[in-house]
Amino acid sequence: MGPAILPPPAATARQRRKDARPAELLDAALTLFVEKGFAATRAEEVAQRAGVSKGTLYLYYPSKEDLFKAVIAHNLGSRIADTAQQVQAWQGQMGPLLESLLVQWWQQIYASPAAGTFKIIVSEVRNFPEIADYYVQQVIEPGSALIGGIVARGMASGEFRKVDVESVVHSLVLPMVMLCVHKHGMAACSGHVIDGHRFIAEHVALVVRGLQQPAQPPRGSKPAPRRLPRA
Amino acid sequence: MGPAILPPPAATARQRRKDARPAELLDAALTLFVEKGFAATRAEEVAQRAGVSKGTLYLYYPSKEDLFKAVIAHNLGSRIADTAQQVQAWQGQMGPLLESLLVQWWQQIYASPAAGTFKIIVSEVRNFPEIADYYVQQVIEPGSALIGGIVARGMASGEFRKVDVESVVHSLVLPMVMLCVHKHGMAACSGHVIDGHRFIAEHVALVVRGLQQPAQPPRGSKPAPRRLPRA
Amino acid sequence: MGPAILPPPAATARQRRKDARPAELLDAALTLFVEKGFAATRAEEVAQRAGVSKGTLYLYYPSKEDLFKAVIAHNLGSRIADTAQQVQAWQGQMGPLLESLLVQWWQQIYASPAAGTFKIIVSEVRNFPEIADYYVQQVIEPGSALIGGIVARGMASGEFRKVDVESVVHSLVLPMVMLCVHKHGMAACSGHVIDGHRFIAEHVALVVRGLQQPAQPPRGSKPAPRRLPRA
Amino acid sequence: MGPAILPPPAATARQRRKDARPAELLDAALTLFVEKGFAATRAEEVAQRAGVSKGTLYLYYPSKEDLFKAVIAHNLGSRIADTAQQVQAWQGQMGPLLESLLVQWWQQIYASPAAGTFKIIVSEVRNFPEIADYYVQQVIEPGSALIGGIVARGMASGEFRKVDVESVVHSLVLPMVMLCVHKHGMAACSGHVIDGHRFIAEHVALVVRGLQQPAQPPRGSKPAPRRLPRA
DNA sequence: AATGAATGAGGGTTCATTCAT
DNA sequence: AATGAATGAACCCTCATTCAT
Repeated sequence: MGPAILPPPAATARQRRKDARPAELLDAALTLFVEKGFAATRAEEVAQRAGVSKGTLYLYYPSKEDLFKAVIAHNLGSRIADTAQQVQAWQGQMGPLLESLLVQWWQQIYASPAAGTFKIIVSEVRNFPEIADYYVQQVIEPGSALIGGIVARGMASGEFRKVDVESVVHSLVLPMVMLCVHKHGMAACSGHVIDGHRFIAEHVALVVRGLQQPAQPPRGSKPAPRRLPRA
Repeated sequence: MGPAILPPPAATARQRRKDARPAELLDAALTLFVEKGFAATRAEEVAQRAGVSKGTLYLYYPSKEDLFKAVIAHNLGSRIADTAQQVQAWQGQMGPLLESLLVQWWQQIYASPAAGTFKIIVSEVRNFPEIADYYVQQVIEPGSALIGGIVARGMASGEFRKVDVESVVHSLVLPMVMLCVHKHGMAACSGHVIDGHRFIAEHVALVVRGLQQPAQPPRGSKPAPRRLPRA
Repeated sequence: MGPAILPPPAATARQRRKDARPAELLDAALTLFVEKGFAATRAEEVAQRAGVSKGTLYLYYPSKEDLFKAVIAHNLGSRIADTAQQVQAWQGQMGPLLESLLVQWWQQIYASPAAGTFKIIVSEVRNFPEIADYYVQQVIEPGSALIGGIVARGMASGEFRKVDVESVVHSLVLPMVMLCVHKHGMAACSGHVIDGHRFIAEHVALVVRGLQQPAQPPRGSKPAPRRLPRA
Repeated sequence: MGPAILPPPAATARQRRKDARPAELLDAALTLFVEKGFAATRAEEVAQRAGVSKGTLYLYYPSKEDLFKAVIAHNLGSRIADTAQQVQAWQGQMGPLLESLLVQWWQQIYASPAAGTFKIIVSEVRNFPEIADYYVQQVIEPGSALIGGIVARGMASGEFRKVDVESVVHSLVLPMVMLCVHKHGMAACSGHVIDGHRFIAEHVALVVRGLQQPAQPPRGSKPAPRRLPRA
């Protein structure tokens, strides 16, 4: 047998480093893509921020474009499936479910790197149409199904008025996405900051209230017919 | 009599061309900036799309960056002041005012080039912090004041519940801004399209309903007739 | 016969202008070429400085390069022939002739546009070799012949020591040219100005003195041995 | 024994190349700037002449203008201080010192790349006023002090006539500077070449002779009357 | 594996020149 | 004749990518 002690528990520090590389690069890239956009971010900057050299970046990702796609993929893994199950199990009313679910959910996303991901998707989809499909499939569809499902259940049970489900989903979700985009855009470079946590809670409550049946319209009172104004 | 001695209509074909140029360039630039982003748009592309040569672009705007700022300025001239006067004059209830006003206003914006402007602002603010201030000043502040004012009047008169005005403004507006962004982002390159006009109408109605006092459960109360302001 | 009074003494102001154009353009061009060099001077600047439009410049000179050559030609017409005749007629000693001639001559040149011409020739010959021949022919050759002739006469008469005529000519002339170059170069943008008038007078006197026979070396006095230091 | 374990001589071919680059680039740039001037020289030409690609040039100098300044700085490092010491130590007469010193010194300069530097300084100062100060400080002032010092010593000791020291310095130096300029201007593109080495020697000798006291003019010799010709 | 020197295509900008008015 | 809008070749500089070490 060769010397027992050699090789030393070699390459540990380095090894650990090496394993972490892809994630470090992705983080660095995310930050920069969010801040400056894809085209305005230089590959070398990403490498620098990740503490490696330009060449190393290309060891892990064959091109800047591949790096970009990897960033998207890495930050879009939705845990919607888990949530969906919890929802299934829920027995109470849909209003409170909606409120608690969206508020919690959003608080997680808003604080996480995913928030930035929304911004780059919004900014860059048209240059990378592949990510559109991916995003629709991974985020929009399951998300819409989940929330839309709750709304539909509420309508079915009489808790909610009859409304267009898709519109309601958008009413609920679009401001949340917009807030993420705002956080990494306007809010990051001007005094115009929005208190996202407070707003979302109020927003969801407001919409849910708008959804709910009027408080037991006492006998015979039927709600005023809503005719839409023509613009 | 022969032609008068007066100088010709002063509008030679050339002159007419020259006067139209800035707007043509701005339009071309807007389209491309919205589509590809600032950094990924080549100055020559803009020129080409406007039907002129690269050099001509620089006759009108001293740099690509200046062109960009001009695009923003050109598309952000808010006509909020006009609207504000109409609002002052309104005598009826705030709910209908809000609906009619926002629906008309936003459907216009949504269909106009201004919708694209939201996308580039969102995508590029961090690279052009000056536009943040400009946007806050030109759009956010007057817009918030206008809408917030209506909400506050509704609360004061008892028509609306007591809520945080700023939050309501955001509830109303953020989804619509996001809709514009979506239109020029995701929707432009995937099947995921939202019917904006419908959504806007439904969204505003939903939020307004959420704002309103629970329908006076007392006897015989009939809701105020909803008369519509003409924009 | 047509109307006698018409056309009026037309186009006088304009005509005068038009006749003066070429010279005005050449002056403007000279100034700018001297200041910034040929390549760094824009055709439009020249036009502007001459008070006409870019297009007009091209009416008079078919290209920037032609303009340049015209500038040189315009400012290099030497009046050496005249001077040469005067010199022929001179009867006295050559030393004083040299002094008075060069000082007067140089004072004229130094103050005139010709001084600037030296600078551009120096700076641009290698890009316009044609002007080299022209300059040699128009300036160097007649100038050298004139001055060299005087030196040679002085040597022949015993007034001057036997020396290399060409070297002496250069000793006399190079500082004068250099002073012109300096005036329009270094001196124009730093405090380092040379009082040309004073210098030239002293310089010529010094050189002439160096040329003169030692004042009758009295018998037996032998000059100090000249040993050279090693550097 | 096999090769030592020590890291290789640290001078890989690559490294050696890299170290040499700045000087190679500077040399190429000097040649071209002297030949064509700053504005007419393309950055790529410089790179090509140095055997590298356009991009590489920018790895070493951040802009063409910086390259230009580096060329000046690199070629203007005066070794005047060294010379000054030698001069201090000299015990003999100033005439011979001046001759030997200037001849050797200037013949060196004349033959070296520094000669070209004079040409570009002359041609480009007005576009780069900073170099004026640098040149005055690095070259003119120490040079004048050195030569002027010698002249002054000669005057103090009675070896030289009383004259204006600054003028003499100019008489000595200006023709030599002009010679350098000529070498890289006119002489480089026409038959009009000056034998620089010969001229320098003769020029200095001539001026020194002009400086020296007349060899004891024996009594009764009266100077020729100086009558002035009118030009 | 990691580095960073080198490359060169690409894009912003300038400006000599043309030409319709 | 005079103008100045328009053109597009040319040039400076950047940066994604390669590759010798």
